[in-house]
Amino acid sequence: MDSLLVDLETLATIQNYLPSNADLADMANFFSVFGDVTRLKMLSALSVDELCVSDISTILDLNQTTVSHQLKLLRDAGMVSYRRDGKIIYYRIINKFVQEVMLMGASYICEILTPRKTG
Amino acid sequence: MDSLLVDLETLATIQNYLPSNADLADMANFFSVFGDVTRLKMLSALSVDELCVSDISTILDLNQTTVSHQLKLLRDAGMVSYRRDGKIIYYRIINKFVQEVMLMGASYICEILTPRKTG
DNA sequence: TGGTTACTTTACAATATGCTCAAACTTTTT
DNA sequence: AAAAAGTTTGAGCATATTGTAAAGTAACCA
Repeated sequence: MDSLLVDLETLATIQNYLPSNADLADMANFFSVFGDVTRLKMLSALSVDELCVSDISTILDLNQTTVSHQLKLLRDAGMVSYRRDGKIIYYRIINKFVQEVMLMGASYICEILTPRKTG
Repeated sequence: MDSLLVDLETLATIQNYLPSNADLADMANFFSVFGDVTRLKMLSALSVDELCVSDISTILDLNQTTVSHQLKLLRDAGMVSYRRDGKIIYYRIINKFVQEVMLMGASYICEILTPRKTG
């Protein structure tokens, strides 16, 4: 099976158009954050209000260390920030894209997935 | 460690605000599509023009069965469509969100990730 | 000062999921 | 009938998620 692109220039053009592997890896990492139900839940909850770790743990019914682990991931991805108030650490969303991305996910469900499911 | 939300009503409000598990799973699935470098590359290439399987295989230097597998995934997610022309099957993007999502990923890199990396 | 609380971090195991490729199969062409 | 373009299935490998356990940090309280 050979390549069917008659025009080798087109092939070069397309390859040239592709983002760098580093950028692609960064993008993949960004979207992977939203590719997990637990993290989507956490971001949804944090969209309502800033929350402390134990609150998130309670609301999502998850082990506290699990929440801590995922919060670190969200921090590293630049999605959330935190402030300490005594013993308690409050997390909040700082990435302006989060809301936008989540809304796009919702639109996808409504406009593409649901019509496909209901026929 | 108890929950620190004094207001139990707030807890209920937040839990009530969370999308259903089904919707969260659908959203996670949607974003997972963009959470892989190979698929991002494929979508980038298909953003330029419709392509057949062997073209994608050549352009991305990937095993043809791997491309087929990922194309099935993109099909199931409603991202791409195809048309057969003899032995050759041409794929193209049909989801209007793809371009938008990719651009958002690029914006994230430029506006959040790069500033964090360069200090 | 000492103990408790809230949370982080590290290490590790268990489970699950995902990516890639090879081999077998389908469809179409010649 | 044979070859070419893709699909599908199954297996191997890697990675991710979750939780347990343990040690560590930071702040509060008595």
